[in-house]
Amino acid sequence: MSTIRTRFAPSPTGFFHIGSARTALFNWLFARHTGGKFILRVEDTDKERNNDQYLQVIYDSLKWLGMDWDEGPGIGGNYGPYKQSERADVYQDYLKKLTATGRTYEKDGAIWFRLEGERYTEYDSFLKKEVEKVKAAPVTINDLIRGKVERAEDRDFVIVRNNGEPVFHFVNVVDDIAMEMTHVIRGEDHLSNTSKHVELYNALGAPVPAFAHIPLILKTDGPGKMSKRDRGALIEEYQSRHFLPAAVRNYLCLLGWTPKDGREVLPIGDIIDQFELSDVHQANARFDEKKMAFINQQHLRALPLETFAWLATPVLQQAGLVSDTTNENYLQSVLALCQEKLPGLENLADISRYFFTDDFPYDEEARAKISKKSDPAIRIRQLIPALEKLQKLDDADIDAAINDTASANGAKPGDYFAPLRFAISGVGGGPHLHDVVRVLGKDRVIARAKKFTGE
RNA sequence: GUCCCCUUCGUCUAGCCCGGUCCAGGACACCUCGCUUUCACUGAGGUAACUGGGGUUCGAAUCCCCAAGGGGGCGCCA
Repeated sequence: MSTIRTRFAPSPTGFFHIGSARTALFNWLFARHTGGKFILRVEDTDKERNNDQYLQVIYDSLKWLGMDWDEGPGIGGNYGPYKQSERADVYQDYLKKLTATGRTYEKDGAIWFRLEGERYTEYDSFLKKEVEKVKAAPVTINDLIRGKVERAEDRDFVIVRNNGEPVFHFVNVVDDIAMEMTHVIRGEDHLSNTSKHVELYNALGAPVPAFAHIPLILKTDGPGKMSKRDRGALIEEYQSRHFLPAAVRNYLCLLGWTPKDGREVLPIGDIIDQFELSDVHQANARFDEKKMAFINQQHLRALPLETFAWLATPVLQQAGLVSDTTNENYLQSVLALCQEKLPGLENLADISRYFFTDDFPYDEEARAKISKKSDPAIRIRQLIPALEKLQKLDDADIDAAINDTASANGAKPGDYFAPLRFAISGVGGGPHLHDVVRVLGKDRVIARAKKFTGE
């Protein structure tokens, strides 16, 4: 059995769309699952958009998402070159082959592919003009996801523009033949065009690869597929928001495919093990940012602390909360507290600010909520003497301080928790209060408590 | 317009191939309650779907047909 060869063939546009990412991902997963090859081929025939910066976006995004290619730019391989802009001679060769079959002709300076079948002229309501049509025999596409799809082309089509540039349908097929692709895995938006491609394979006498048309990713709300303008559509957005690439990749897998073992959050190795093209869904999926964020949080929490710290530290540095002079042990204890409850790294700075500066804001909504029960300033004033007596700062120690103060003032322990948290952190929520007190340290807690009461 | 693809909770989906175990399961989101010793959290619970209509069958989410709805293609874009 010959090796499975799949490819991802993006064109450099300057951004990396989430739909492209998932197409690449499914190709990559299939190759890795089957022990085949994953090839990167750049479709940079559009000269205007062909520059290195745009190419770099593709490479960076693929690498960020952990998709390595076995052949392609920067790697090489036996089927190069891997940029269409460098393959003009290949297209010429194949054009000659095709011309030799008598299936091409020139019209208006362009080269057209001729379908076989009875010809007639008809008004086309889409093109809004009279066009020559052909009663061609339908071709059957054996799609690994959709089964047999039958479709007939009904018009000859251009394969080389009048400026000499070959068009997508032609170069795509030629490259897939020349690079001996066994599986073409791409978005469903290409399904209708596949009949053109099969016509070309047949005319060139080349074996038709297996096709797999994956469902599209639709906008969160509103009609149509995700476009680059939609929120969440671009991979660079997740990079800049400090999403974990493993989480983005994990979520993307869930759009149109479900792991057999029922888990939603799982390591990539397990996904590779379970991935089968035949299990890919047929229906389009709608993008859900909240679910993505959830998956991200799950991955974040599963990280070993050292890894989390390694990722989180630059985020805090960027926010100006941490510098080279920050105490390393202190930073580690703060991060240990934050990790377990952090929604995402993008929230880290906001959530942990009070650990790094005394100049933190007070959340007035939280203040209002706490004040409904009792005046927090009064509670804190009552609590300060007990805080000053703290010794070990362990749970029992802190509980004792609160319990004693409560009974001395005819209140419940619960009356002190929220005020204390608010006084020392300015917010209504966060890590376990005992841990916050312990990490901040007795001196800082007392100083903030006093400041809070206005002393 | 035409051709192709699709159709289970708001969303992602399980189940569908091999009809009965499904008055349809899970997850996200949402809502409620509890922990009245907090919580970005945790625990418990809840609302919520087989697009519609025909057929086949003792029996259909599951098979067939039609309709409707959604998506995509139809370019000398990719």
